Amino acid sequence: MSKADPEATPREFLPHDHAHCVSDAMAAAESLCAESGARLTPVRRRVLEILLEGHRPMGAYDVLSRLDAEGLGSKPPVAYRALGFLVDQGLAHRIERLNAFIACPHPSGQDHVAAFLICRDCGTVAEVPSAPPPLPAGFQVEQTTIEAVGLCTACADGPAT
Amino acid sequence: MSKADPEATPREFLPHDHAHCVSDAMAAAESLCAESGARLTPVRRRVLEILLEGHRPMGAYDVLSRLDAEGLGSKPPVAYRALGFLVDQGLAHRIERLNAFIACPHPSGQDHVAAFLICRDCGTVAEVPSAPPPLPAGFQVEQTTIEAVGLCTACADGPAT
DNA sequence: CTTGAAGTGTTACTTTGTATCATGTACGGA
DNA sequence: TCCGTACATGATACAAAGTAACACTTCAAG
Ligand SMILES: [Zn+2]
Ligand SMILES: [Zn+2]
Ligand SMILES: [Zn+2]
Ligand SMILES: [Zn+2]
Repeated sequence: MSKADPEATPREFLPHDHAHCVSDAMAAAESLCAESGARLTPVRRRVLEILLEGHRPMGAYDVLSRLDAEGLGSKPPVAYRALGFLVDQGLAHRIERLNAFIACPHPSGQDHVAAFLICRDCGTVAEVPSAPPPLPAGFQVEQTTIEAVGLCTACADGPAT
Repeated sequence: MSKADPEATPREFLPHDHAHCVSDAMAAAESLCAESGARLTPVRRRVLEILLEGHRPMGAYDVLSRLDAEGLGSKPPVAYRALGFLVDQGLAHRIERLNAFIACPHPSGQDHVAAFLICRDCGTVAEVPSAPPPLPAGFQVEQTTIEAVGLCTACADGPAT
């Protein structure tokens, strides 16, 4: 497994073998849950798959309508609970700016600090590793949200040719 | 006017002369709007005052109920429009984690990068100056959101004695 | 004064998120 | 094996947050 280069353009903004990217993340999720004892139930697993397949942020109700179509649940709490579980386990993240959720491309079990790059044109979101920003001593940080809105390389270069 | 020391405990977490802090910010807002030609109308001015007086994040509907009580408007769009104006002018900020708004304590006209420290115990929020975090080159950042949740000094020290 | 742009009032919705209680299901100990 | 407990799901019924659209008013520039 190669370490991510924090300088490089994130994979999300480039063409890539997405099926592979989904199966890798699912495998990682399975083994993390097995290890921690967390129960990756059918609904939860399917929600994670839906997020991974979408490969973009999805609202809770978007996820829910997928679940509903598949007979896995039709009421909001079903989706919110599964998403809450995934976020708690570090398998997905909530994008505050979008009221949406996205699968973590490199779940690690730890509660890693990440920054999200949100392209306002194509809607793609990339997760990049990040350090907690320097903050005044004295405030005891427990969780940090970093979200940047802007234009990805593709959208900045060729604005709808 | 003294420059903020990025290391010091933010004013918001300490006792301070709040009336003064309100009048300063209002004066700054007035002159910024005069300068830029933006129209600080009665509703907008009052919303800014409400935010400043509250000195804590307020939901749009919290603000709205204040406006309503004063006969300045009772329908959601009134509040959202005024808040939108203030955010556009850099006189207030939206706290994504809280779906809430807070007045900027040091409005500068420019669209400054700030981090928000959110105490999960007492609900106080401090705005501290911050640099945009290091991100991969290639993504054209236009706006950055940085929000940290945790415990302020007071709440970390004396947990509800 | 006219006129157009910006601001406000209001209706009627949409979207997002939860509290609560009932029901089901896995799993370890008696 | 049977039981109890903990956790997960199902379902109802709301609460909270946000917006589209349209009519009307205000205000400043020409
Ligand atoms: Zn992929
Ligand atoms: Zn893009
Ligand atoms: Zn500010
Ligand atoms: Zn506190």
